[in-house]
Amino acid sequence: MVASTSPRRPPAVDLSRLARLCHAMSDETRLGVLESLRFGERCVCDLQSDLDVAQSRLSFHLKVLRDAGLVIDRRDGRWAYYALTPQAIEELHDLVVTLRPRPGTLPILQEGCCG
Amino acid sequence: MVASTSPRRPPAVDLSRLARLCHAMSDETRLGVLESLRFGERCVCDLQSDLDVAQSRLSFHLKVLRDAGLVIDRRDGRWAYYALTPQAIEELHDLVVTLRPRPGTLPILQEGCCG
DNA sequence: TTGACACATCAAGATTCCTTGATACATTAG
DNA sequence: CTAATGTATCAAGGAATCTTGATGTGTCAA
Repeated sequence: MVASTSPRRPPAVDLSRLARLCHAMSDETRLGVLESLRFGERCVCDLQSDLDVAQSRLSFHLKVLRDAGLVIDRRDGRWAYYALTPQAIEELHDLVVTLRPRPGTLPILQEGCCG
Repeated sequence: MVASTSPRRPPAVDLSRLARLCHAMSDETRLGVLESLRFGERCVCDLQSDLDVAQSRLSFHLKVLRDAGLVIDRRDGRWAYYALTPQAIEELHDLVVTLRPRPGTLPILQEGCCG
């Protein structure tokens, strides 16, 4: 048995991972992509007409989403298909849940400050 | 009774609101603040020592969080206390849930593309 | 009243991010 | 083989964001 490292509090969030995910989701174009992908895979040319954005711009944002692990791509001939990475959305969901204030603990007001 | 506007799909996400929230959460310092506030209100000076950041930097990030509606502040004498805005975290939670792929719809692969 | 303190705001520079247009690459059609 | 197509990448400029140090403002203590 290993000595526990003072588990007084619930597990800390991986802030840098969360920051990364949130950054990837902090742009409307990218969120539009994610929304388009909710119902399944789409090819880039479809996304392009869904969102009405220039090709190189879309490609740029797809890369950001890919790098954050929010989407995966698949090649088929000259087309590229993108799909949500379900785990990443779940991961984000879990992280947000972790940040959620726990019932009962929120309204604690400090009486004094700094000692 | 008003004509419904083709409700074939679940309600769309408010992308600009979500982008705003995500942007506010896309920085590690700000996430650190949110994490510190999970268990209740804290004054700025406490946050400063929690996070070990310069005062003006903390103040900048608190403003970003305030502007996004993620935290509220309260003044008492020369101290300022910050607390999470529970609704905002819930809002974020809801938006993320909305983006979550629905069971069964995800693995749809396109057979062809662009017609 | 004066000085110390807590915090916010500002200005300037550094950095990161986004957009656009050009170009490169692979694949398919002719 | 050649031309057209779908997509990625690159370079350059502009915009947004972050950091730092200085200054401003309100509040409390002496």
